Amino acid sequence: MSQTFRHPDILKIAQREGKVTVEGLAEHFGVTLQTIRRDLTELAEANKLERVHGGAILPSGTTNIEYDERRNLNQTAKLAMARACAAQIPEGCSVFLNIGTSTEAVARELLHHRDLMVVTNNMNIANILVDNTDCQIIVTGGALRRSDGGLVGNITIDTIRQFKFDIAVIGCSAMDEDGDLLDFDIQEVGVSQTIIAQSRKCFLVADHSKFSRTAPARIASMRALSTVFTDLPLPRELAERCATWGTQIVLVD
Amino acid sequence: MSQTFRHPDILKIAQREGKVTVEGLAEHFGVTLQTIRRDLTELAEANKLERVHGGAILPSGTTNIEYDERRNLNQTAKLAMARACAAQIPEGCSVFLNIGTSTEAVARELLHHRDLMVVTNNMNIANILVDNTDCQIIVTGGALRRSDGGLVGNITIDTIRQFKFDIAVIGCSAMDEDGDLLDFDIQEVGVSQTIIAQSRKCFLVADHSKFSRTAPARIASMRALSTVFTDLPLPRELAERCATWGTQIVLVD
DNA sequence: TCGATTTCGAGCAAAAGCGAACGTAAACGA
DNA sequence: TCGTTTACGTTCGCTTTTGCTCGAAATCGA
Repeated sequence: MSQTFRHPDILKIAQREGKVTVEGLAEHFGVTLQTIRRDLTELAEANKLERVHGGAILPSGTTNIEYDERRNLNQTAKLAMARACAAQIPEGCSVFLNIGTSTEAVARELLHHRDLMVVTNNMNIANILVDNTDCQIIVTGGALRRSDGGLVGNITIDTIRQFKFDIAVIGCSAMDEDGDLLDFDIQEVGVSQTIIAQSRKCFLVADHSKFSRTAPARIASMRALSTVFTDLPLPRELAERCATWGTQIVLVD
Repeated sequence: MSQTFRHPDILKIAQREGKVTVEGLAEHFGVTLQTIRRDLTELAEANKLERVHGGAILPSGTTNIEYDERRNLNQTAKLAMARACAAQIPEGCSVFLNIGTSTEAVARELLHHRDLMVVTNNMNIANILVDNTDCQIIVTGGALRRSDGGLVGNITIDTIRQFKFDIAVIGCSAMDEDGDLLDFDIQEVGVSQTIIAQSRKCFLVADHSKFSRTAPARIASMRALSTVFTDLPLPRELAERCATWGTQIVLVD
């Protein structure tokens, strides 16, 4: 990783002006456009700047691109799963909605439910359900994770322990053939486990892409779930296990 | 996904004005109408704006009219007070920011502070400071109040008790002549008291309109404050008391 | 309701900007 | 001293952006 003496200067100018142009910087430093382009490419790779045609701007921050993409992934399936899941959430009950794009889709489908008490550790969900005035929203505390608006950490777990939910809606990063729910993020696992422990029923919303993926941390067995909402049939072995455990599978589309 | 210099600027203008016109932007940037149309289309596709004939507006929904009005009230004074307050918050410290439009203004002035740890019970502040990637954000739990994005209740207080802040920034509904801080909302009073108890220094941000108003619930004496940021001199008697207590008054504008 | 006017979006060509490949020169280390 | 590394400049296709034109759609006024 090369560090030229220009990089700090470029960042300083960007902070002051809000943006920098390739041409302007080339003149300022007395080098060619190509050299500046190389600088900007490196700074963009280090997430210090965001590259645009003709120059660069400060990182937008406002939204996380990766997360936005994830939200748009497989959108129709997510919508259908969310609708099916929301249909099984009766009005007037207490619900926990966990971090994740699938659970956010469920939140959108709950916009017209009445008399809910929704607890969530997901800032996006709180923002979505603000529009449903017939629903009490409780936000768990925690450290805000910029990548997805999630609240995580001990504070989160402590808050969740103070409740008992009728229904919890969770997502996961992957499901393995033994029927274990897996996640990429250790921090999130602790939260998910606490959620399951504090709920009478637990719904999993996860599309088929989770079947063929794996992740390092184990949340729980699917035995702990009441219902799984998904968009393609589970692998046969897994489906049989779920049948034994009494875990219902709801297939949409 | 394409990006241009104009996108962040357009969003900023839209946030300030509430709307943008194709023609106005074309003139502002010195490009043709078609180019602006393309920009607006892209921003609308990314859900940053909502397209209308002749221009674009902010995405509908989440706005609370009454609260928006309150936010716009006495805007210049708020900005100046916020700037003065932020100037007294050193980088690298831990700060609590309470509910209120004035504290939100302070949050906006903290967007370029580095290495802060910000704890807040105000969803709006969390949303604002997401853009400062050099700042850890911790959200207290609590029941979400739709009117102002505040988190209140026992959960909030319990979370706050787990911290000790270098600086707390609070607002209030009124200040009476005896030097007491008052609030309309009983729930919020408990939170404010806890905040004061858990902080080494406490800053109050309150414009002159609070002098001539009254409210039913007592938060604390101004003796508990380190500094008051305001826009007009305090009534003489109150100023004298503050001098005795060692409560500094910072007058802006 | 029906035209007149404005605004919109698609298609196309010109211009601006881009990255890759290659060459040169200075700095560096043994 | 020589080979290696690193930074920078130059050239050249390729991509993206932009402005223009034109028919369609939306809005406005009567």
